[in-house]
Amino acid sequence: MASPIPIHAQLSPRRRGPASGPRLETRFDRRLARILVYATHVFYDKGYAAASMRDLSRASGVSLSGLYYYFESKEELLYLIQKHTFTTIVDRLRRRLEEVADPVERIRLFILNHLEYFLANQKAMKVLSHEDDVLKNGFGAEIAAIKREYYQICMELLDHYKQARGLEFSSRTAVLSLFGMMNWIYTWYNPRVDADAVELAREMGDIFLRGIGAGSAKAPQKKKPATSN
Amino acid sequence: MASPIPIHAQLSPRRRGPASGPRLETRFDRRLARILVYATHVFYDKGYAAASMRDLSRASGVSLSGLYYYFESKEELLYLIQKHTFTTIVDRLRRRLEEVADPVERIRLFILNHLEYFLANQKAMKVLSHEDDVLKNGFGAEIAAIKREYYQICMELLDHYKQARGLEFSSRTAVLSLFGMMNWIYTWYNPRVDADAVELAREMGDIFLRGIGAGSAKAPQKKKPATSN
DNA sequence: CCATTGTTCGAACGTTCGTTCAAATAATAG
DNA sequence: CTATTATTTGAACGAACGTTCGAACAATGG
Repeated sequence: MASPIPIHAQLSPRRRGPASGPRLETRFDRRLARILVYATHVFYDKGYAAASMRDLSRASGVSLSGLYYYFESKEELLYLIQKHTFTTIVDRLRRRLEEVADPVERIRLFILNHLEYFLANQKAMKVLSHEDDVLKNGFGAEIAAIKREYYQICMELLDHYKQARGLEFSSRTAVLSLFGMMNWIYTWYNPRVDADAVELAREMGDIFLRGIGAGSAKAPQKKKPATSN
Repeated sequence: MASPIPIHAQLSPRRRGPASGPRLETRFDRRLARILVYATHVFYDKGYAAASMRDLSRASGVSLSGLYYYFESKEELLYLIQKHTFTTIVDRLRRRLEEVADPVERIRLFILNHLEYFLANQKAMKVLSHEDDVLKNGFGAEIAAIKREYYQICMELLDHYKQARGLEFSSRTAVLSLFGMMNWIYTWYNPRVDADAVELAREMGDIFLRGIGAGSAKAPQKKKPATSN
């Protein structure tokens, strides 16, 4: 229980991760990935804290001690899930944003990308959203950094939009409201009742873009001269 | 019909709750209420599953076994917190809604009531929002019923507004988006940085009402329509 | 004073937790 | 084949968990 925080060094028998090796994806990696899928299901169902390694052992068919051949602790397990999920969604977003220039369309793309991935990987996204601040120290810092990056992208999209339209509103409240709308989905979404990602992205995009689209509200309120944010 | 749901009968030494008695608020009730406050803090910090009765014992200064004089299980503890929090917010809302008739103002009042209570009781509201589906059977059913009631009120407010303005949009998506905006707050709100409840309610009210205010957005938009304001 | 009732507590119960480890098995190379 | 490495496991560890229980303490009324 006392490590100098190299995350997961070569403490395990042999090479870990897709480093230098004969194959790009080793048997080890494939097996680990499979376990991570089961772990995602278990954490989704019971929550990280209430889920036990024995639950995962039962679900995955791997013996309790056998699991520890693939990772060093339950906490690293959560970290691996969150890291993979979050980096995937950010990478996808970056790639798709390269092909769109219009500020409005870029925001709509952000929403669409988020919801598409959210609904296609609902369990992983709940584990990411719900177990937000359970990781500590190194693990927690790394996930927090990705989160900040993702938030920053959205903030920039919004600021460009504001600038292009000469609007004034609190970007922080707007961005966080948007995240709230989108991330809350895991508490209510039912594929039998609710629309798919494209339709949902359109609806939420409408609400959000229209919501921030015009000037300040009808009633005379505080005057905010120039400084935004 | 499952069970008559007596929740917690008179299994405890003597009378429980503010039933018939010499005083309206017994010493027992006051002491229990104090423990519930500590429990709220503990659940807020560590999450329900990860928080232990020993944590609560330490925080409250009551011995581990002494706690069980006031409730029968950890689960009932969470139930008591959630029940009190939820019924209070609904009761307050009902009372305030009686004094407002205008459909728009009623929606704004709903948002304000929610945010005021949310920020004034942030820890309890996180425990309510975050530990959403951990209560089982009788306890879970009772909280779920209040939740449905609260949701229903919001839905009716929105439907009246739709009818009054002749609008068309998915009430379900709209209501759940609004809840998402509001409930997500517990993940980011910082009283040193963010505005107070009144201001926040105005901002979110603007986004939401404007967002649903115009006609349905079926037409693909390239340019912003020339609506003034 | 005693008797009664309401309240608190230390100590322990049985269970489950995350994790370890030496030994056993499967796969691979020489 | 044998030797080496990669993978899997049963059994067990100490710690922590929620909960129980009988004794002790405090308050009150006779």
